[in-house]
Amino acid sequence: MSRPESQEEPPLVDKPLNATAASLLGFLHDGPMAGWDLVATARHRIGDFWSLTQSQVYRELATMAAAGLVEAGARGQRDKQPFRITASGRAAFAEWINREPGMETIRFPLLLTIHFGRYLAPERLAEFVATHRAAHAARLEGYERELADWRRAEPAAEAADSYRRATLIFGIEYERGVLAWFDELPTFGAPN
Amino acid sequence: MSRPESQEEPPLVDKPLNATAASLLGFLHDGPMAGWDLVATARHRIGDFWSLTQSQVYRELATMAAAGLVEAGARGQRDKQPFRITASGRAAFAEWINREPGMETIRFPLLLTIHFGRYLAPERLAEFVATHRAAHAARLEGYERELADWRRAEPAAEAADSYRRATLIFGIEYERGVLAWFDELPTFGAPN
DNA sequence: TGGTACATGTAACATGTTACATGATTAG
DNA sequence: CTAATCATGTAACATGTTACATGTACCA
Repeated sequence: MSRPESQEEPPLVDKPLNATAASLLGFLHDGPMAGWDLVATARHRIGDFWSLTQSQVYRELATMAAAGLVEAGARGQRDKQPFRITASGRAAFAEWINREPGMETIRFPLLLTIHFGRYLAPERLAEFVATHRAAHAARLEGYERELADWRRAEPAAEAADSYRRATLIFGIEYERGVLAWFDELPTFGAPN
Repeated sequence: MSRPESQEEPPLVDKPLNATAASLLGFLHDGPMAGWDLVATARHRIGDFWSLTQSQVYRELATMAAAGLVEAGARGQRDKQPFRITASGRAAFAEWINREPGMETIRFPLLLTIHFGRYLAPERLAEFVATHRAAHAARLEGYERELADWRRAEPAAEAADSYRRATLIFGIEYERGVLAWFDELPTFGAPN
């Protein structure tokens, strides 16, 4: 039984977008942008629940340009190179956003430290916990301020962009949950 | 104090452990275990806030064995190969757990989908939201049942292992926060 | 005797991180 | 003029994912 041998390279089979690339395409719906600006935009708009690095952005842009999902425009000031989304870029994005999103992944080093807390001096653990609690309290404050500012500055826009608002409120509820947890924590290593 | 056995590899520049490797060492404090069992243990004990794959575990074990942090024992049933933590493994673990843990990273695909929700049919988005809400409700239930079971079965152990309990309660508070958020979500795409 | 769970491992690739190299432009 | 910031990009490596290949033991 001979199997037909395909000696041809699979020619850039349109394998599904990853979420990072898809997000860049999402931002490019609003008009051409350069890598630098995409980094800033992404950090600001989705950075709280989808981290990315500058390096990744340039890599994804290069890959997407090779796949024809974006097109580079003429370089401008400071060699800035704008990318424009193409028709097939829009199609790929549409395909991506229609797919069921996967479950979130959380990687929480402090919880590992606590899990193995019996191997750590209680005071040191308490120190870590205090630092992290403060960081989370600060984040919550930041989110709440953002929401308040938004309401004050653009009472119309707030109702309008319910999508963005929803992600901000996620941040708020998340941080509240985390703080509730901090406040329930026992004093580790203490007799009880 | 006796020094560890002489024939050690010249240490491949002890660069700090990653959290996954450190966790494996953490589990090995309780006695030798094989890769298979480490996967199961890790999934069960830290899997909710620190994901890892079977493949990674074998890779980390091989790396750590080469670095002298663990030692393979004789193969047993079904070729099972137990690993034992060495003195320098304990030292590396101790060094790791004394380092300030980094902030958590969250990658939440559903939030991306919502952020770009204006490019998606409202019914489809509603579908995604409903699916995810159900998954989170189920998780919360699971955690709460776990806590209850634990209390019922081992009322002493529950107070004793405050470390493990703390991570379970994190899961509960997290899921409560997420559910609170789901319940605040507007109906996207609806006139308001 | 065959299917299933156990157990180890590799290959290939995708994604993420850190560090650096290079140049353009602006501000003081 | 000089430092800071803007902007692009690469190199090297670390980590994470998926798929597969191999073999062992149990149990129906």
